Amino acid sequence: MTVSTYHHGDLPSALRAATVELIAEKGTSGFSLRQVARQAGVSHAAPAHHFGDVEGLLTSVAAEGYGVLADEMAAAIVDVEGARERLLAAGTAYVRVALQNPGHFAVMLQQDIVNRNDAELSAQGVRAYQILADCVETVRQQLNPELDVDKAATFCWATVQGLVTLADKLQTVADDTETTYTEATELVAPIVNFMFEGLAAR
Amino acid sequence: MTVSTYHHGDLPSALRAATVELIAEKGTSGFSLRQVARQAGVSHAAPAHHFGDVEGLLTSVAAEGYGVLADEMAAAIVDVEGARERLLAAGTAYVRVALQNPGHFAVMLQQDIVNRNDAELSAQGVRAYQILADCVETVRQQLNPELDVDKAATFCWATVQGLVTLADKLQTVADDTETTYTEATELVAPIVNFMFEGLAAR
DNA sequence: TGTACATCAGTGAACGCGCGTTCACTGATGTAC
DNA sequence: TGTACATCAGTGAACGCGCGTTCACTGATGTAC
Repeated sequence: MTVSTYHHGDLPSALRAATVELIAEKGTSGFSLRQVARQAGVSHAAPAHHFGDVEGLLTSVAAEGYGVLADEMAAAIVDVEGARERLLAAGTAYVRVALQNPGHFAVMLQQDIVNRNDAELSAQGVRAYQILADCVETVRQQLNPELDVDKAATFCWATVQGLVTLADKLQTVADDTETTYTEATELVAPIVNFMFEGLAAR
Repeated sequence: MTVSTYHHGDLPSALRAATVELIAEKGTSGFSLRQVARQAGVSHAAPAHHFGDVEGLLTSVAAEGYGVLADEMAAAIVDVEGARERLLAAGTAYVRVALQNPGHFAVMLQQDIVNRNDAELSAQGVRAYQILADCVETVRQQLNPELDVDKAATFCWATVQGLVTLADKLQTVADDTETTYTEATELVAPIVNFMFEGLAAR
Protein backbone atom coordinates (compact mmCIF):
# COMPACT_ATOMS: atom_id res chain seq x y z
CA MET A 1 0.00 0.00 0.00
CA THR A 2 1.28 3.39 -0.98
CA VAL A 3 0.67 6.32 1.30
CA SER A 4 -1.10 9.00 -0.65
CA THR A 5 -0.39 12.60 0.17
CA TYR A 6 -2.61 14.20 -2.40
CA HIS A 7 -5.55 14.22 -0.06
CA HIS A 8 -4.42 15.43 3.28
CA GLY A 9 -6.80 13.66 5.58
CA ASP A 10 -7.59 16.48 7.95
CA LEU A 11 -6.37 19.67 6.39
CA PRO A 12 -8.67 21.97 8.41
CA SER A 13 -7.08 20.81 11.67
CA ALA A 14 -3.60 21.01 10.19
CA LEU A 15 -4.29 24.58 9.05
CA ARG A 16 -5.53 25.60 12.49
CA ALA A 17 -2.40 24.10 14.04
CA ALA A 18 -0.17 25.91 11.55
CA THR A 19 -2.05 29.12 12.25
CA VAL A 20 -1.54 29.11 16.02
CA GLU A 21 2.08 28.13 15.55
CA LEU A 22 2.74 31.02 13.19
CA ILE A 23 0.83 33.53 15.29
CA ALA A 24 2.47 32.45 18.54
CA GLU A 25 5.77 33.09 16.82
CA LYS A 26 5.22 36.24 14.80
CA GLY A 27 1.96 37.72 16.01
CA THR A 28 -1.16 38.35 14.00
CA SER A 29 0.15 41.31 12.05
CA GLY A 30 1.76 39.76 8.99
CA PHE A 31 -0.37 36.64 8.96
CA SER A 32 -1.54 35.45 5.54
CA LEU A 33 -3.22 32.48 3.91
CA ARG A 34 -0.13 31.87 1.81
CA GLN A 35 2.07 31.67 4.90
CA VAL A 36 -0.19 29.20 6.63
CA ALA A 37 -0.40 27.06 3.50
CA ARG A 38 3.38 26.96 3.29
CA GLN A 39 3.59 26.05 6.96
CA ALA A 40 1.11 23.22 6.46
CA GLY A 41 2.88 22.06 3.32
CA VAL A 42 0.01 22.52 0.87
CA SER A 43 -0.49 24.78 -2.10
CA HIS A 44 -1.52 28.34 -1.38
CA ALA A 45 -4.99 27.89 -2.83
CA ALA A 46 -5.87 24.90 -0.66
CA PRO A 47 -7.03 26.75 2.49
CA ALA A 48 -9.76 28.51 0.55
CA HIS A 49 -11.47 25.14 -0.03
CA HIS A 50 -12.12 24.83 3.70
CA PHE A 51 -12.29 28.30 5.19
CA GLY A 52 -13.03 30.65 2.32
CA ASP A 53 -10.82 33.47 3.52
CA VAL A 54 -8.48 34.38 6.35
CA GLU A 55 -11.36 35.58 8.56
CA GLY A 56 -12.98 32.17 8.27
CA LEU A 57 -9.80 30.41 9.30
CA LEU A 58 -9.16 32.70 12.26
CA THR A 59 -12.77 32.45 13.41
CA SER A 60 -12.40 28.68 13.46
CA VAL A 61 -9.16 29.01 15.45
CA ALA A 62 -10.85 31.32 17.97
CA ALA A 63 -13.77 28.92 18.41
CA GLU A 64 -11.33 26.06 18.94
CA GLY A 65 -9.54 28.15 21.58
CA TYR A 66 -12.73 28.84 23.51
CA GLY A 67 -13.60 25.17 23.27
CA VAL A 68 -10.29 24.13 24.81
CA LEU A 69 -10.68 26.79 27.48
CA ALA A 70 -14.16 25.55 28.40
CA ASP A 71 -13.04 21.91 28.47
CA GLU A 72 -10.07 22.62 30.70
CA MET A 73 -11.99 24.82 33.11
CA ALA A 74 -14.75 22.23 33.37
CA ALA A 75 -12.21 19.50 34.08
CA ALA A 76 -10.53 21.66 36.71
CA ILE A 77 -13.62 22.22 38.83
CA VAL A 78 -15.25 18.81 38.59
CA ASP A 79 -15.47 17.25 42.08
CA VAL A 80 -14.33 20.51 43.70
CA GLU A 81 -16.96 21.75 46.13
CA GLY A 82 -15.72 24.68 48.21
CA ALA A 83 -16.51 28.08 46.73
CA ARG A 84 -13.00 29.43 47.16
CA GLU A 85 -11.42 26.26 45.76
CA ARG A 86 -13.73 26.18 42.74
CA LEU A 87 -12.94 29.78 41.85
CA LEU A 88 -9.23 29.21 42.30
CA ALA A 89 -9.31 26.07 40.17
CA ALA A 90 -11.24 27.75 37.37
CA GLY A 91 -9.12 30.91 37.44
CA THR A 92 -5.89 28.95 37.47
CA ALA A 93 -7.08 26.84 34.56
CA TYR A 94 -7.99 29.97 32.58
CA VAL A 95 -4.54 31.48 32.98
CA ARG A 96 -2.77 28.20 32.32
CA VAL A 97 -4.70 27.53 29.12
CA ALA A 98 -4.04 31.08 27.94
CA LEU A 99 -0.30 30.83 28.54
CA GLN A 100 -0.09 27.42 26.93
CA ASN A 101 -2.04 28.53 23.85
CA PRO A 102 -0.73 31.99 23.00
CA GLY A 103 -1.64 31.65 19.32
CA HIS A 104 -5.25 30.85 20.11
CA PHE A 105 -5.57 33.65 22.63
CA ALA A 106 -4.00 36.24 20.36
CA VAL A 107 -6.75 35.50 17.86
CA MET A 108 -9.50 35.28 20.50
CA LEU A 109 -8.60 38.71 21.85
CA GLN A 110 -8.21 40.59 18.61
CA GLN A 111 -11.80 41.10 17.71
CA ASP A 112 -11.39 42.78 14.36
CA ILE A 113 -9.96 39.74 12.59
CA VAL A 114 -12.72 37.21 13.27
CA ASN A 115 -16.39 36.95 12.39
CA ARG A 116 -17.97 37.90 15.71
CA ASN A 117 -21.32 36.58 14.60
CA ASP A 118 -20.13 33.05 13.93
CA ALA A 119 -22.44 30.58 15.68
CA GLU A 120 -19.72 28.14 16.75
CA LEU A 121 -17.53 30.95 18.08
CA SER A 122 -20.37 32.41 20.13
CA ALA A 123 -21.40 29.00 21.45
CA GLN A 124 -17.92 28.09 22.69
CA GLY A 125 -17.44 31.55 24.22
CA VAL A 126 -20.71 31.29 26.11
CA ARG A 127 -19.83 27.79 27.26
CA ALA A 128 -16.56 29.02 28.80
CA TYR A 129 -18.31 31.98 30.42
CA GLN A 130 -20.97 29.74 31.93
CA ILE A 131 -18.37 27.70 33.79
CA LEU A 132 -16.98 30.78 35.45
CA ALA A 133 -20.52 31.98 36.21
CA ASP A 134 -21.20 28.58 37.75
CA CYS A 135 -18.30 29.04 40.18
CA VAL A 136 -19.60 32.47 41.09
CA GLU A 137 -23.03 30.97 41.74
CA THR A 138 -21.36 28.61 44.24
CA VAL A 139 -19.97 31.66 46.04
CA ARG A 140 -23.46 33.17 46.15
CA GLN A 141 -24.95 30.01 47.61
CA GLN A 142 -22.27 29.32 50.15
CA LEU A 143 -21.22 32.79 51.24
CA ASN A 144 -23.11 35.78 49.91
CA PRO A 145 -26.79 35.32 48.96
CA GLU A 146 -27.05 38.94 47.83
CA LEU A 147 -24.32 38.61 45.22
CA ASP A 148 -25.22 39.84 41.72
CA VAL A 149 -23.98 36.79 39.83
CA ASP A 150 -23.89 38.44 36.40
CA LYS A 151 -21.82 41.41 37.54
CA ALA A 152 -19.61 39.22 39.69
CA ALA A 153 -18.94 36.82 36.82
CA THR A 154 -18.02 39.74 34.57
CA PHE A 155 -15.67 40.92 37.32
CA CYS A 156 -14.00 37.49 37.48
CA TRP A 157 -13.73 37.18 33.72
CA ALA A 158 -12.20 40.65 33.52
CA THR A 159 -9.69 39.87 36.24
CA VAL A 160 -8.35 36.61 34.82
CA GLN A 161 -8.38 37.94 31.27
CA GLY A 162 -6.56 41.06 32.42
CA LEU A 163 -3.98 38.91 34.16
CA VAL A 164 -3.33 37.07 30.91
CA THR A 165 -2.90 40.36 29.06
CA LEU A 166 -0.48 41.56 31.73
CA ALA A 167 1.41 38.27 31.62
CA ASP A 168 2.17 39.08 27.98
CA LYS A 169 3.54 42.41 29.14
CA LEU A 170 5.69 40.80 31.81
CA GLN A 171 7.13 38.68 29.02
CA THR A 172 8.55 41.88 27.59
CA VAL A 173 10.86 42.19 30.55
CA ALA A 174 11.54 38.51 31.15
CA ASP A 175 12.09 37.53 27.52
CA ASP A 176 12.20 33.94 28.73
CA THR A 177 8.99 31.97 28.35
CA GLU A 178 9.68 29.60 31.21
CA THR A 179 10.28 32.45 33.64
CA THR A 180 7.16 34.27 32.52
CA TYR A 181 5.09 31.18 32.86
CA THR A 182 6.31 30.68 36.42
CA GLU A 183 5.85 34.33 37.33
CA ALA A 184 2.34 34.55 35.97
CA THR A 185 1.44 31.25 37.57
CA GLU A 186 2.69 32.48 40.92
CA LEU A 187 0.55 35.58 40.58
CA VAL A 188 -2.62 33.62 39.90
CA ALA A 189 -3.24 32.36 43.43
CA PRO A 190 -2.92 35.70 45.27
CA ILE A 191 -4.88 37.52 42.61
CA VAL A 192 -7.71 35.00 42.50
CA ASN A 193 -7.68 35.28 46.27
CA PHE A 194 -8.26 39.05 46.11
CA MET A 195 -11.02 38.31 43.64
CA PHE A 196 -12.65 35.75 45.91
CA GLU A 197 -12.53 38.08 48.91
CA GLY A 198 -14.15 40.77 46.81
CA LEU A 199 -17.07 38.46 46.09
CA ALA A 200 -17.34 37.13 49.62
CA ALA A 201 -17.43 40.57 51.27
CA ARG A 202 -20.92 41.66 52.25
CA MET B 1 0.49 86.49 3.40
CA THR B 2 -0.01 83.19 1.68
CA VAL B 3 -0.57 80.10 3.75
CA SER B 4 2.05 77.57 2.82
CA THR B 5 1.11 73.93 2.91
CA TYR B 6 4.37 72.48 1.76
CA HIS B 7 5.66 72.25 5.27
CA HIS B 8 3.00 70.81 7.45
CA GLY B 9 3.85 72.37 10.78
CA ASP B 10 3.33 69.37 13.01
CA LEU B 11 3.14 66.30 10.82
CA PRO B 12 4.12 63.85 13.59
CA SER B 13 1.05 64.80 15.62
CA ALA B 14 -1.14 64.76 12.54
CA LEU B 15 0.10 61.28 11.68
CA ARG B 16 -0.61 59.99 15.18
CA ALA B 17 -4.11 61.44 14.98
CA ALA B 18 -4.67 59.85 11.58
CA THR B 19 -3.38 56.55 12.92
CA VAL B 20 -5.77 56.31 15.87
CA GLU B 21 -8.64 57.40 13.65
CA LEU B 22 -7.92 54.68 11.09
CA ILE B 23 -7.34 51.99 13.70
CA ALA B 24 -10.44 52.88 15.69
CA GLU B 25 -12.35 52.43 12.46
CA LYS B 26 -10.78 49.41 10.81
CA GLY B 27 -8.56 47.79 13.43
CA THR B 28 -4.85 47.25 13.31
CA SER B 29 -4.91 44.46 10.74
CA GLY B 30 -4.72 46.24 7.41
CA PHE B 31 -2.96 49.32 8.73
CA SER B 32 -0.21 50.74 6.49
CA LEU B 33 2.01 53.78 6.19
CA ARG B 34 0.44 54.61 2.84
CA GLN B 35 -3.05 54.62 4.35
CA VAL B 36 -2.06 56.92 7.17
CA ALA B 37 -0.29 59.26 4.75
CA ARG B 38 -3.44 59.46 2.62
CA GLN B 39 -5.53 60.11 5.74
CA ALA B 40 -3.21 62.92 6.78
CA GLY B 41 -3.13 64.35 3.26
CA VAL B 42 0.60 64.01 2.61
CA SER B 43 2.61 61.96 0.17
CA HIS B 44 3.18 58.33 1.08
CA ALA B 45 6.90 58.81 1.67
CA ALA B 46 6.47 61.63 4.18
CA PRO B 47 5.88 59.53 7.34
CA ALA B 48 9.28 57.86 6.99
CA HIS B 49 10.94 61.25 7.60
CA HIS B 50 9.56 61.27 11.14
CA PHE B 51 9.01 57.70 12.26
CA GLY B 52 11.18 55.54 10.04
CA ASP B 53 8.74 52.68 9.75
CA VAL B 54 5.29 51.60 10.87
CA GLU B 55 6.63 50.21 14.16
CA GLY B 56 8.10 53.60 15.01
CA LEU B 57 4.80 55.33 14.35
CA LEU B 58 2.75 52.85 16.37
CA THR B 59 5.23 52.95 19.25
CA SER B 60 4.80 56.71 19.36
CA VAL B 61 1.02 56.29 19.35
CA ALA B 62 1.19 53.78 22.22
CA ALA B 63 3.40 56.08 24.28
CA GLU B 64 0.97 58.95 23.66
CA GLY B 65 -1.88 56.71 24.83
CA TYR B 66 -0.16 55.81 28.08
CA GLY B 67 0.63 59.48 28.59
CA VAL B 68 -3.02 60.48 28.24
CA LEU B 69 -4.03 57.62 30.52
CA ALA B 70 -1.58 58.72 33.22
CA ASP B 71 -2.64 62.36 32.94
CA GLU B 72 -6.34 61.56 33.22
CA MET B 73 -5.91 59.17 36.12
CA ALA B 74 -3.75 61.66 37.96
CA ALA B 75 -6.33 64.39 37.42
CA ALA B 76 -9.11 62.09 38.62
CA ILE B 77 -7.57 61.32 42.02
CA VAL B 78 -6.13 64.71 42.88
CA ASP B 79 -7.78 66.00 46.09
CA VAL B 80 -9.55 62.68 46.65
CA GLU B 81 -8.54 61.23 49.99
CA GLY B 82 -10.65 58.19 50.89
CA ALA B 83 -9.15 54.88 49.81
CA ARG B 84 -12.36 53.59 48.24
CA GLU B 85 -13.00 56.86 46.46
CA ARG B 86 -9.46 57.11 45.10
CA LEU B 87 -9.61 53.59 43.70
CA LEU B 88 -13.01 54.21 42.17
CA ALA B 89 -11.87 57.49 40.62
CA ALA B 90 -8.74 55.96 39.13
CA GLY B 91 -10.52 52.85 37.86
CA THR B 92 -13.31 54.87 36.32
CA ALA B 93 -10.82 57.16 34.64
CA TYR B 94 -8.96 54.14 33.22
CA VAL B 95 -12.06 52.67 31.64
CA ARG B 96 -13.28 56.06 30.39
CA VAL B 97 -9.97 56.89 28.73
CA ALA B 98 -9.85 53.44 27.15
CA LEU B 99 -13.35 53.72 25.71
CA GLN B 100 -12.74 57.24 24.47
CA ASN B 101 -9.45 56.31 22.81
CA PRO B 102 -10.07 52.94 21.15
CA GLY B 103 -7.37 53.52 18.54
CA HIS B 104 -4.72 54.20 21.15
CA PHE B 105 -5.71 51.20 23.26
CA ALA B 106 -5.79 48.81 20.33
CA VAL B 107 -2.16 49.69 19.68
CA MET B 108 -1.21 49.67 23.38
CA LEU B 109 -2.60 46.16 23.81
CA GLN B 110 -1.20 44.52 20.73
CA GLN B 111 2.34 44.02 21.82
CA ASP B 112 3.78 42.61 18.62
CA ILE B 113 3.42 45.79 16.58
CA VAL B 114 5.37 48.21 18.76
CA ASN B 115 8.95 48.46 19.95
CA ARG B 116 8.58 47.24 23.53
CA ASN B 117 12.00 48.58 24.44
CA ASP B 118 11.24 52.17 23.51
CA ALA B 119 12.24 54.46 26.38
CA GLU B 120 9.31 56.86 26.04
CA LEU B 121 6.81 54.01 25.83
CA SER B 122 8.19 52.34 28.97
CA ALA B 123 8.30 55.64 30.85
CA GLN B 124 4.67 56.51 30.15
CA GLY B 125 3.54 52.98 30.96
CA VAL B 126 5.32 53.03 34.29
CA ARG B 127 3.89 56.46 35.04
CA ALA B 128 0.33 55.18 34.56
CA TYR B 129 1.01 52.07 36.63
CA GLN B 130 2.44 54.16 39.46
CA ILE B 131 -0.77 56.11 39.82
CA LEU B 132 -2.78 52.95 40.31
CA ALA B 133 -0.14 51.64 42.73
CA ASP B 134 -0.43 54.91 44.61
CA CYS B 135 -4.16 54.34 45.12
CA VAL B 136 -3.47 50.82 46.35
CA GLU B 137 -0.94 52.21 48.79
CA THR B 138 -3.69 54.41 50.21
CA VAL B 139 -5.76 51.28 50.80
CA ARG B 140 -2.84 49.70 52.62
CA GLN B 141 -2.38 52.73 54.85
CA GLN B 142 -6.01 53.29 55.65
CA LEU B 143 -7.41 49.76 55.79
CA ASN B 144 -5.05 46.84 55.45
CA PRO B 145 -1.43 47.30 56.57
CA GLU B 146 -0.53 43.77 55.53
CA LEU B 147 -1.50 44.32 51.90
CA ASP B 148 1.12 43.33 49.31
CA VAL B 149 1.00 46.52 47.27
CA ASP B 150 2.74 45.11 44.19
CA LYS B 151 0.45 42.11 43.85
CA ALA B 152 -2.60 44.19 44.70
CA ALA B 153 -1.72 46.79 42.07
CA THR B 154 -1.28 44.06 39.47
CA PHE B 155 -4.69 42.74 40.49
CA CYS B 156 -6.26 46.17 40.00
CA TRP B 157 -4.54 46.75 36.68
CA ALA B 158 -5.66 43.33 35.47
CA THR B 159 -9.23 43.98 36.52
CA VAL B 160 -9.69 47.36 34.85
CA GLN B 161 -7.80 46.27 31.75
CA GLY B 162 -9.89 43.10 31.56
CA LEU B 163 -13.03 45.18 31.84
CA VAL B 164 -11.93 47.27 28.87
CA THR B 165 -11.25 44.13 26.85
CA LEU B 166 -14.68 42.79 27.76
CA ALA B 167 -16.29 46.10 26.90
CA ASP B 168 -15.03 45.57 23.37
CA LYS B 169 -16.70 42.20 23.39
CA LEU B 170 -19.97 43.65 24.64
CA GLN B 171 -19.79 46.01 21.69
CA THR B 172 -20.20 42.91 19.51
CA VAL B 173 -23.70 42.47 20.78
CA ALA B 174 -24.69 46.09 21.17
CA ASP B 175 -23.25 47.34 17.89
CA ASP B 176 -24.04 50.84 19.10
CA THR B 177 -21.12 52.75 20.56
CA GLU B 178 -23.25 54.95 22.80
CA THR B 179 -24.99 51.96 24.37
CA THR B 180 -21.72 50.14 24.95
CA TYR B 181 -20.19 53.18 26.52
CA THR B 182 -23.11 53.46 28.92
CA GLU B 183 -23.12 49.74 29.70
CA ALA B 184 -19.42 49.53 30.38
CA THR B 185 -19.57 52.70 32.43
CA GLU B 186 -22.37 51.27 34.53
CA LEU B 187 -20.31 48.17 35.15
CA VAL B 188 -17.29 50.11 36.37
CA ALA B 189 -18.65 51.11 39.78
CA PRO B 190 -19.81 47.66 40.93
CA ILE B 191 -16.70 45.98 39.57
CA VAL B 192 -14.31 48.45 41.14
CA ASN B 193 -16.28 47.89 44.31
CA PHE B 194 -15.65 44.13 44.21
CA MET B 195 -12.01 44.99 43.60
CA PHE B 196 -11.88 47.34 46.55
CA GLU B 197 -13.49 44.82 48.89
CA GLY B 198 -10.95 42.26 47.78
CA LEU B 199 -8.13 44.56 48.83
CA ALA B 200 -9.78 45.65 52.07
CA ALA B 201 -10.50 42.09 53.28
CA ARG B 202 -8.00 40.85 55.87
C1' DT C 1 18.90 95.13 5.21
C1' DG C 2 20.02 92.01 1.63
C1' DT C 3 22.13 88.03 -0.44
C1' DA C 4 24.03 83.30 -0.57
C1' DC C 5 23.88 78.97 0.98
C1' DA C 6 23.02 74.91 3.91
C1' DT C 7 19.53 72.25 5.88
C1' DC C 8 15.31 70.25 6.36
C1' DA C 9 10.43 68.59 5.02
C1' DG C 10 7.72 66.79 1.65
C1' DT C 11 7.06 65.08 -3.47
C1' DG C 12 6.24 61.74 -6.95
C1' DA C 13 7.94 58.25 -10.02
C1' DA C 14 9.89 53.78 -9.97
C1' DC C 15 11.12 49.17 -8.21
C1' DG C 16 10.34 44.57 -6.64
C1' DC C 17 7.49 41.70 -3.50
C1' DG C 18 3.92 39.04 -1.26
C1' DC C 19 -0.70 39.04 -1.18
C1' DG C 20 -5.76 37.22 -2.34
C1' DT C 21 -8.36 35.49 -6.01
C1' DT C 22 -9.44 33.07 -10.21
C1' DC C 23 -9.38 29.10 -13.14
C1' DA C 24 -8.53 25.09 -15.78
C1' DC C 25 -6.40 21.06 -14.27
C1' DT C 26 -5.50 16.48 -11.95
C1' DG C 27 -5.48 13.01 -8.58
C1' DA C 28 -8.24 10.40 -5.18
C1' DT C 29 -12.55 8.79 -3.29
C1' DG C 30 -17.17 7.19 -3.07
C1' DT C 31 -21.32 5.42 -5.22
C1' DA C 32 -24.45 3.33 -8.73
C1' DC C 33 -25.23 -0.55 -11.30
C1' DT D 1 -16.58 -8.29 -8.14
C1' DG D 2 -15.77 -5.01 -11.62
C1' DT D 3 -16.58 -0.84 -14.24
C1' DA D 4 -18.22 3.93 -15.07
C1' DC D 5 -18.91 8.20 -13.41
C1' DA D 6 -19.73 12.07 -10.24
C1' DT D 7 -17.79 14.51 -6.60
C1' DC D 8 -14.43 16.38 -3.91
C1' DA D 9 -9.57 18.01 -2.46
C1' DG D 10 -5.55 19.96 -3.82
C1' DT D 11 -2.39 22.02 -7.74
C1' DG D 12 0.05 25.58 -10.06
C1' DA D 13 0.10 29.32 -13.32
C1' DA D 14 -1.66 33.82 -13.96
C1' DC D 15 -3.71 38.32 -12.73
C1' DG D 16 -3.96 42.78 -10.65
C1' DC D 17 -3.16 45.36 -6.31
C1' DG D 18 -1.30 47.76 -2.37
C1' DC D 19 2.63 47.69 0.06
C1' DG D 20 7.51 49.47 1.81
C1' DT D 21 11.58 51.42 0.11
C1' DT D 22 14.60 54.11 -2.74
C1' DC D 23 15.98 58.27 -5.00
C1' DA D 24 16.50 62.46 -7.42
C1' DC D 25 13.82 66.44 -6.95
C1' DT D 26 11.74 70.83 -5.12
C1' DG D 27 9.96 74.07 -2.00
C1' DA D 28 10.53 76.41 2.50
C1' DT D 29 13.26 77.84 6.38
C1' DG D 30 17.09 79.33 9.03
C1' DT D 31 21.72 81.18 9.39
C1' DA D 32 26.16 83.43 8.10
C1' DC D 33 28.08 87.44 6.51
